[in-house]
Amino acid sequence: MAGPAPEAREQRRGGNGRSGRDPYDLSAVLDIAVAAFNDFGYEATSMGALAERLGTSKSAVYYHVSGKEDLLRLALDRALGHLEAVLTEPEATSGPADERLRFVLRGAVRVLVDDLPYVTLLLRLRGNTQVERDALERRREFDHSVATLVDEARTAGSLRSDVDARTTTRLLFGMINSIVEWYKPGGPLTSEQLADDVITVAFDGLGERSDR
Amino acid sequence: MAGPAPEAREQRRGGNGRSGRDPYDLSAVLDIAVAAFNDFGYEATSMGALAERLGTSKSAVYYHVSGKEDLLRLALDRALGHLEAVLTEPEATSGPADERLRFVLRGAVRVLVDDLPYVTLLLRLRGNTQVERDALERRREFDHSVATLVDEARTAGSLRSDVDARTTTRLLFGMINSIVEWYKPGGPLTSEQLADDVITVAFDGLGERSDR
DNA sequence: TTCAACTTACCGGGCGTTCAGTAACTCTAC
DNA sequence: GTAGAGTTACTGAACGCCCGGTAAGTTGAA
Repeated sequence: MAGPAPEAREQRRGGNGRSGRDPYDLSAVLDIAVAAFNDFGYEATSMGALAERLGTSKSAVYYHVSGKEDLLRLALDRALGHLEAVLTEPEATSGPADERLRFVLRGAVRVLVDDLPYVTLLLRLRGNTQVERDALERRREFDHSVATLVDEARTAGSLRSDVDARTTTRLLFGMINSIVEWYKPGGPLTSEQLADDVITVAFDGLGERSDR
Repeated sequence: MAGPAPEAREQRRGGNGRSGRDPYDLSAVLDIAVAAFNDFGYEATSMGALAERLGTSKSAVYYHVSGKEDLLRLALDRALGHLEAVLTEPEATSGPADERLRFVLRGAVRVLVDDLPYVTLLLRLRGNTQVERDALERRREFDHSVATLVDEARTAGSLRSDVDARTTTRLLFGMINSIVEWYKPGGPLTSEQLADDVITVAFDGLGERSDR
């Protein structure tokens, strides 16, 4: 058998002001768990494999979290919390509908990039357990808020109305959410540039235009 | 224990000209397996649960297929085969680049809708096994062919060039692939109308335009 | 000495898979 | 027309493995 692969030992806290040996921090465990869930899928990631990635034993993981589903819940809560926060910012609640929509889309791209693994996990849920179903419900509520913005922008004449509003919203989310499948932080494309591109393509399309 | 739920018994073959009993058709087994894989996720779908959906026993399933992974392989092969077929049609190989691109995008939407569960399964792969990795490789090749078309259309001046070509292609695929997450066949939106909407939004964008 | 942070050893259960046996049916010989 | 051989399509009971989770003992810093 190969020796242990303590990839994450470097992520342990230094002095944490408490007693005991150099301990794991919960957020370090969570980061690595979420990465593993994304690599293999939540169901396909065993607690044993997860412990191996952490360079510890299964039981050590159980010292920090109450179970596998608890890890999932913590991760999803973070992703959803940050997404929902975008909707409560002032730029999302006042001003012309199309400007609010642009702000929220930019905000969604920002959260998606900043919390990439967490949002990735959220977007891949199937709804097998109650934890997953609760998260899916919160996600639906977020989507609904954005759909309302799209509707308002259409009514205000800022968006084309020859394509159904539901279809519009869904294609828009499809485009944005797909980012988790390919965006690599640290590459040549910054998150600001990415947000610009998303807004440009979404509003003006891919076609070459005679005007502007 | 509750009685059997023979949902799929109706899908058995009638007289098959051969000896033996009234059998299951392999494609009926596959249809139900793919539906279950999409509902729960491939890993989370046990052969027992699958057999229950079929109204049979686990071991009966093993009479038809060599294993769980075999079901996955058959399903992915179907989805990929139909997608790849789009690229070999005459309209995809000759004519102006932007028209070929539009044809392929329409074709992709058509396959996606016609083989919805099969393509859904394909798009959710994680690459845990060799079967999955092989399918992902074939999918990457398909994506690459479309990316080449996008490049040609840009060079020909039919597509905007202020957004990076890779980003363009990825956002385009993100939009199209998201269809599997929400499209319900038999609803008010036909697949023809959906393809029209996708082409419209992709090329002209969501914004209201002064021209046309 | 105390207590956080583990480790080793283990449990019940469900998983994918196998296999011997058998029911249901057709085909052929007479 | 029917015996019986042959084929197909299963059934039911396991198998070994690995899963998520736990109990109890150990380590090392304060």
